[in-house]
Amino acid sequence: MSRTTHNPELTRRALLDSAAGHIHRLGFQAASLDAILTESGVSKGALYHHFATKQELGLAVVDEVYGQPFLAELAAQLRRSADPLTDLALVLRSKREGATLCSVQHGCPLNNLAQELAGQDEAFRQRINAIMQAWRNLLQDALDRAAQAGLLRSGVDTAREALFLVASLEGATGLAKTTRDPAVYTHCLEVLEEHLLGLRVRAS
Amino acid sequence: MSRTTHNPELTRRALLDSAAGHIHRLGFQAASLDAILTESGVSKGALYHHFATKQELGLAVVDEVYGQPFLAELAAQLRRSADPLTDLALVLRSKREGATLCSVQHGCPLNNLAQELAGQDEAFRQRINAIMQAWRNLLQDALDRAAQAGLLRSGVDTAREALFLVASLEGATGLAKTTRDPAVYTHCLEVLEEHLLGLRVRAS
DNA sequence: CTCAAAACATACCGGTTGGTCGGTTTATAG
DNA sequence: CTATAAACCGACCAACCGGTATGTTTTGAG
Repeated sequence: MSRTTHNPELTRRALLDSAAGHIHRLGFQAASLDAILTESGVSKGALYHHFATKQELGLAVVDEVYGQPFLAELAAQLRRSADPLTDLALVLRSKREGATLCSVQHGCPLNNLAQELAGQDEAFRQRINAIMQAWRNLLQDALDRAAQAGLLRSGVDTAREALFLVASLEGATGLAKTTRDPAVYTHCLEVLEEHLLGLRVRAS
Repeated sequence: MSRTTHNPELTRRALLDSAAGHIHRLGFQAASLDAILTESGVSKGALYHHFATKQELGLAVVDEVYGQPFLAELAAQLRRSADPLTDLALVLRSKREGATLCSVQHGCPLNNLAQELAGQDEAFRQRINAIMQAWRNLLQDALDRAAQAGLLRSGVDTAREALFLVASLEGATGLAKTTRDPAVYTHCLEVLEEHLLGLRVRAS
């Protein structure tokens, strides 16, 4: 499998994609560079031409493979509409229905890395934290728009609710991974959806 | 630091305690046996006299250091009382107030291991899952007692709520670890407490 | 006291890891 | 064409890992 494309962008992509898969399945520390190189058909020399260390490769995976695509998709789903609260509920529903066996088995890649490395590697922690911060901000923006449209009960703290949403979502994926049971994920998201819709002004 | 106590229970304890600390800080795979042995002052021969493999040591840590004490304490906090819902809220409050800097930085040891190993090591997954199952059962029992006492709104699914509680708690510790911010943990638990008390029958 | 088994000590091993280094190939500017 | 730097190659390395083999000390039953 000689690939020697001399196309640096392609080589970089192959490395990122292969590394993303290994890291998702095994975690960062257990992911072997040799295994990544074998799978992607890239040589060790090429790897260290593109990335100075394993850590740099991992950080690039976090940003470019895990973070940005995820945030872009979420932002698209929450494009300003007349009813942001329903948009949020739909996001939960799509997550629920899109739960693959693989995603249940291996969990959320960002959450995995956060749990593995947040206590040990400050660079990783900061990158992951920045992505989760952006995530929270997207959710809070939607909640704020709902509040401004008069859709929320009074006294709802949108920042805390956004925080709680992220935490509970990560917790749900984690618990589903532990139980290996997609229904666990589904049930958690259902309760979360009910909680979310409970923020709506009471019809009376 | 020659310890050679020839007291097998003491040696075993020293190993479990030291291993628990290293695993909590670094994760199971990154925890080095040599480091554990140096810290505890136990020799490699003694280690492999008590445990056949590193995995067996880890499983014993999960059961005896992480799992059983935690479940015993929770069971004590939820001893059958007249108002189980308030008991649950008090558990959340004590967790909130007992959040140490270390626990925020390194997270819940069970959750850490679950995220690290659930996808790779079936033995670990089953042990951790059993503990979390017991955890859920304790919570659901309390909710069921509350329901039987007529304290809950109709239509509350106690099993799902118990599941949601565990997931959200783990998610909150995970997010606090990522942000390195105890306030994040506090805020999540506050919202969770409100959610819990929202299950109570409406006064009217 | 005897002696077998439990408890422990330590030198050692093969395998894997992230990372290095000298050399080669290819693209491209001049 | 030539020259230069980017892109890539792959053998090699020291460090570390979990685990083993062999031998020694202690305990406690008979």
